[in-house]
Amino acid sequence: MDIRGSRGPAMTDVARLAGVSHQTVSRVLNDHPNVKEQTRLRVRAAIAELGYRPNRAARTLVTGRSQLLGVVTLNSTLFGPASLLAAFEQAAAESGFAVSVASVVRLDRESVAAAVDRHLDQRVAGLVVIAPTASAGEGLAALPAGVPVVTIDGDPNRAHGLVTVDQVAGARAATRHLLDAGHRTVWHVSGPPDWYDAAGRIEGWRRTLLEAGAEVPPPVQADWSAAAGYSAGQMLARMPEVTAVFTANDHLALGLLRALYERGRRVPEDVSVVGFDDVPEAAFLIPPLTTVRPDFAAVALAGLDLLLAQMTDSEAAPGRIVVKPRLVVRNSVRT
Amino acid sequence: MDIRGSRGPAMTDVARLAGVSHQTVSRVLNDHPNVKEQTRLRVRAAIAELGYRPNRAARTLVTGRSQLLGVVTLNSTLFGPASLLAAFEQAAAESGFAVSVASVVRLDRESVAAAVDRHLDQRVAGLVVIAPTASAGEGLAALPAGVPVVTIDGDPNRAHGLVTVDQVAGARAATRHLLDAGHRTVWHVSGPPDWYDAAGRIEGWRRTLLEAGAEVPPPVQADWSAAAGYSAGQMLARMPEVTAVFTANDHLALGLLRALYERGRRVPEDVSVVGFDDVPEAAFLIPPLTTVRPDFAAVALAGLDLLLAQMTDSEAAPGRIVVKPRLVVRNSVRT
DNA sequence: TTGCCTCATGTTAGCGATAACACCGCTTGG
DNA sequence: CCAAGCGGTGTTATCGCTAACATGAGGCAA
Repeated sequence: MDIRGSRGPAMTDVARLAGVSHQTVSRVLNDHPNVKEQTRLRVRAAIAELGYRPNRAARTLVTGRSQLLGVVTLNSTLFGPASLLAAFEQAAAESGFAVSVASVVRLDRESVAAAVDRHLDQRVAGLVVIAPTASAGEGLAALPAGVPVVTIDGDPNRAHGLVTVDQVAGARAATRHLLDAGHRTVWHVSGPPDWYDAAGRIEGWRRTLLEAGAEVPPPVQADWSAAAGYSAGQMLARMPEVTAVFTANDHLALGLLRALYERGRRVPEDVSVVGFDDVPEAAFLIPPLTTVRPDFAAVALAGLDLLLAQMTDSEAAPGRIVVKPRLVVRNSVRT
Repeated sequence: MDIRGSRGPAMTDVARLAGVSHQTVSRVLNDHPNVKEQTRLRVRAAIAELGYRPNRAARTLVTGRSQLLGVVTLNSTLFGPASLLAAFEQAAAESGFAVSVASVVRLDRESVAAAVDRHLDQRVAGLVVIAPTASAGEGLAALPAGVPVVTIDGDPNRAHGLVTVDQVAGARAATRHLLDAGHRTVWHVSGPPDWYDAAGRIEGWRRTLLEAGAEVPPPVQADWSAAAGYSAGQMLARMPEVTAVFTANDHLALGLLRALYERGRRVPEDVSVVGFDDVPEAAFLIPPLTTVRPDFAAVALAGLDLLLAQMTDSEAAPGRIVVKPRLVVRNSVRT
């Protein structure tokens, strides 16, 4: 069955079987117009009979471009990055691209640069970097010109090649919602300060308070974990003046909820809470969590579009897309 | 060094600059022994000066094998698969392999076969399939011989090329723990019945009850979601005879906890609950969840080892590794 | 000296595809 | 009636690398 050793059939084998030249096989494979219908059929039959599959390496070698897209992301099960990766892979597959992942344990410049390098070695056709901190963004500095790149969740001030969630708008909606519920002010448990997401959420929260003439309490700095939310909650629960808290993500909210519960502060009767992300569990916390939902699928899709645009037309100034999140109202805010 | 268009330096460019033949450059790159130290240095210098990076496509073409490992997984943010993917990517990168991901929306035979095909097109050097159902496993049936494959979380009865968590042992530990706490029997909220994980957990639970001479209540069938856990909980909360529940994962437990809370059944005073997975949030539920922790990193590492063993020595019968999970005791079981 | 083996290196021939061009037989238009 | 155009196909040259063999300079034993 094997034609040449263990290497599987090549184009010439198909050509021989179909009684044409290998070039004609190539034309059929690439949907070239000038091929007689009958020939096309014969070639297709031969391909099927041999179970032939084109060798991507050979094609990449001669064309200089692969059908591989590289993703650099944080190696974690954090909901945001994981959702983004899943959604992007899905979208890329539908467009006929394979996705190679190079993840990074820390978001420092060297790690990101190394991950990017691994992708360049593979001759990826384009690169998506999920780079939520400034240090991660710096890893892109040494990138050779001409490589299509899209940054997801990167520096919101970047002019091009960026897709991001409008963190500020999301935080505003959350804060606004709490103020509208009658709270005098809103406390904030923030994410790691070097993350753009965290910074944007702080900014949206602060600006909304300022505009409403409300007092701006100091943000409680945390990371993205439930553990940090719990610690923050232990402190906030002791302060009777705290009646509304906006946490930078849902897992922080989860930890916070537990701390409030332990101290006997009821949610939403005594304290209102709003999260961010809308993880699938948010609707089943005690109480169901009002939160802000970013559309990760939309972000991933936009990222792919931007990347493909750069790849087909390298002149095109890559755009900048900001996806607005929306508030999902449940029962963790008093009405 | 453009990825497309202007093609960057090739081996011959390095050779010219170093005043040697391209073959010598190749030797240096592949750490061939017979190269004079001085020459090696000259070549290295030339490589650095030009910023040369070898073209993987060319190498793959001539050697017939890439440095790419393919992973087939469920496209989701489910904790298990996501953790496994992250851990595997990490391990592979440390061994110098790139990882390409082909995810699948449904675990049916066709989808999995298609994902596998996409990887074969890329000439991956090996394949890891995170195939938690029988239907997914069937997608591997048509795999050409000679492709190294490892299945993670697949059919536990497979003799080789399998790495899995000992679901039965985990479930036994959970059930045992509940019985030891004095419960007459233990109810079970199960995962999707076509998942091996779910089946194993049911079996471990059932066998432990039988061995203890306890009554075996009908398992409440669910999926992996908090929503399903909530539904199950609404039913179980109404049944006063239910005092201990083992859920197939932590998200189910989360939903269950909420349902119990709403019905005024206290945990652990009235009802004890044990989950599975030990998601990072488990310690911060109300109350902190006693659960079973599988070591995903160990599973991923073992999978990689098995794969590399197959790749270097195709004769070696690929092994079979079962990783034992451990019980993490918190406060959701009455003492 | 001859012969042969050992380094260190060069030369040549592919790997399997695409690109560019050549070619052949038919229409067409002037 | 002949040049030009076009559709359909084949031929040849690459892409950048590794494998296999070739070469040539020394070293050393007989």
